[in-house]
Amino acid sequence: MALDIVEFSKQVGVSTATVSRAFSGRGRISDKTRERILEEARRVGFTPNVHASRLNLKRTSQIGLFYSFSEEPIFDYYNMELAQEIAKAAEKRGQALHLELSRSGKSNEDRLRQLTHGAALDGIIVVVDGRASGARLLESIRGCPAVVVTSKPWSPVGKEIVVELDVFTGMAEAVRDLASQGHERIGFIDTAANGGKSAGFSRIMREVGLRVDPKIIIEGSISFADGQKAFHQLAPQQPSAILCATDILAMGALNEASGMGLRVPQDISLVGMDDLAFAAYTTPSLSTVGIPRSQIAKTAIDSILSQLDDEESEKPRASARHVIGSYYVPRSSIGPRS
Amino acid sequence: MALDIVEFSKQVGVSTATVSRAFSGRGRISDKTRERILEEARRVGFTPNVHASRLNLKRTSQIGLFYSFSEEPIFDYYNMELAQEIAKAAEKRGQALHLELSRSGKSNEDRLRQLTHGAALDGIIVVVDGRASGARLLESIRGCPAVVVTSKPWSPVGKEIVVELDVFTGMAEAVRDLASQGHERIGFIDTAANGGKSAGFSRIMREVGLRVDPKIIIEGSISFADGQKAFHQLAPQQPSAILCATDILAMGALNEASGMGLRVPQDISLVGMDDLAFAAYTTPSLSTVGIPRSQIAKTAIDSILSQLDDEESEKPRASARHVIGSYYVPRSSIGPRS
DNA sequence: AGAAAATGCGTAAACGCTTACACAAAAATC
DNA sequence: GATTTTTGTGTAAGCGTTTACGCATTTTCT
Repeated sequence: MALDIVEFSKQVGVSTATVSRAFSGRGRISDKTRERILEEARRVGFTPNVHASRLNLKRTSQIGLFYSFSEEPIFDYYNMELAQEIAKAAEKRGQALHLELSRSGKSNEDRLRQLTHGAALDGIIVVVDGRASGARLLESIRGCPAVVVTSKPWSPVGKEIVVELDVFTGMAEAVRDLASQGHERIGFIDTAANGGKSAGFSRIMREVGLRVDPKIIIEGSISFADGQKAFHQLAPQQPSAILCATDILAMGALNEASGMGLRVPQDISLVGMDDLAFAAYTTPSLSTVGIPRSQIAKTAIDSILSQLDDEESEKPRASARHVIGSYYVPRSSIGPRS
Repeated sequence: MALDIVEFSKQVGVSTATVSRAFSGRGRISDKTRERILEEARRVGFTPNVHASRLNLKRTSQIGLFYSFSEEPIFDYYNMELAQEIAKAAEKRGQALHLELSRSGKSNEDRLRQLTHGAALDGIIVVVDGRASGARLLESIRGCPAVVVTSKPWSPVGKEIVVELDVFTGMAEAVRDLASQGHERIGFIDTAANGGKSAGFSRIMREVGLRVDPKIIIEGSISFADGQKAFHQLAPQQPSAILCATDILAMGALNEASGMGLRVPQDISLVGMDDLAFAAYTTPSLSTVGIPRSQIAKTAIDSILSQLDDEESEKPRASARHVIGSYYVPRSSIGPRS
């Protein structure tokens, strides 16, 4: 605190410029001087003030992560696992993660504006669950490199990069696997989040050549308890397999199956989605649709950094769209039709 | 970018001081002027640069969160849930979370020094799993307000505040509950993390008046698979109940029980620890030891903020220790001894 | 050996805000 | 109504770095 660069440089007997060069690695400086300075800094405990530095450089090495949801803030396991991957990817590229949990109301946008316009962030990753909330948020960003992570189709609002997850590639694999094991009557427990996935499910069923029975499609659930309830409703309709739009719903279903005295997978097959770490830990372990989280994370971070580079070399910015597929993870919650 | 405070203040027809006052809320300014300035700022899109501001204020409104582990970096569900609570608590107090995943080697300490000495952080929360790694890390912090979060006894290295979780209060409740349901022969699957909990387990057993049989205590496991393996080893010794040092281990045990044809809780009772969100979602749902995560988080954040206040009012800093107890969460994985 | 190029370092002007201090105008006091 | 107090605003000196530019000194080239 007491020790600033001018004090310190005097102690070492060089100019502030030289000290700055020693720390930044930029500019011309002899190896000998650099080492002497760094050594001395360690000895007396001098560390350059990051704010002064950032004020000059206009770089912060911080990337923001925003979760923007139309409904109440959801920071669930799914998002936590994603956040973790993003943090890892950021770190690998020398960036720190600035995690911002979405707050209620429109203060969200104000906050985002403050951070991006105020130059606190080098870039921003926004995870959205739907058009409405996301688009509004994006507008408050303007010049700052941004990427939108979504699992719904998203066409750019501005110059943002979009990283889009296609949950249906993995779902299709799952349905095909079920079909190959003799299942024809496949039910679906949909999620309320993100606009639901049942339209995609129906499309896939048709593509695979299976009949879609709306009676065994349940719309809009969220929680473990919803999964239980939905399964309870569905079971009397005698599907031989049920797909669930999230792993949590599948766990609820699994639980209710056991409560109703049905064995999984002997009596009924169950598939989740998201491949949360816990999906492998249920009994029986849950077949699910895996999400290449680390790839999503890496793509997002890399996109920001390359936008930053382009900015530096004055290249024009353009929006781009990366679509990343999901994949099927077979485990023991499915089996041949009984 | 193009618009700085002096440009902007000219446009509005006031001085930079007045603009600064309008944004910061500090200093004397008439309501009318403030509103006019804020309104105009919104119109033309002016946001104060945070770095310039922080350079002056020496406050960043950012709190760092470090995980320091002696072994390989573990950022598991347990830590994720804790991190989430800390992020929430920080946000509630107007602080942003700077999440730093621990990296390999000693670059960790360098990084920490850089952030704290470089004034990038208002305070730092270090989650440690043992004395050795933590103490070394703490030494690199010096003046910056720090709190250590731990589940092992920790005596201060410097002026840090320690928030200590006592996992044994909840464990004792669990053992007492088991005892009251007729269980006497209680096994224990210990964790390898954090130095283990079996000593505490034995103490509790003795306090409750139950015999400790070392043959049904298994030391040092980590993963789901370890839980399975440990249960497999333990079952032939016929304990009527098993405590597991983490929920993950308990899930492994639950799974293996089912694999061996044992019913939980009819044939054997099972208790986990940590109360991860998922513990409620197993079949049967897992009795466990709950951790007041939000209280830990709040205590940690509040400690930092109060250290900051004390610093401002020149009060002397002193170390302090908050011990927070855990509690028993009974669910359906336990029942009377058969 | 002399000219040209490269290297190492210092000086000083930014970077964009905050705030102590000064001062005029308005409000409160007697 | 004169004096004191309070309020609102401006001036300008920081905050602690970075880096363009300039000048020696050293190295390279012919």
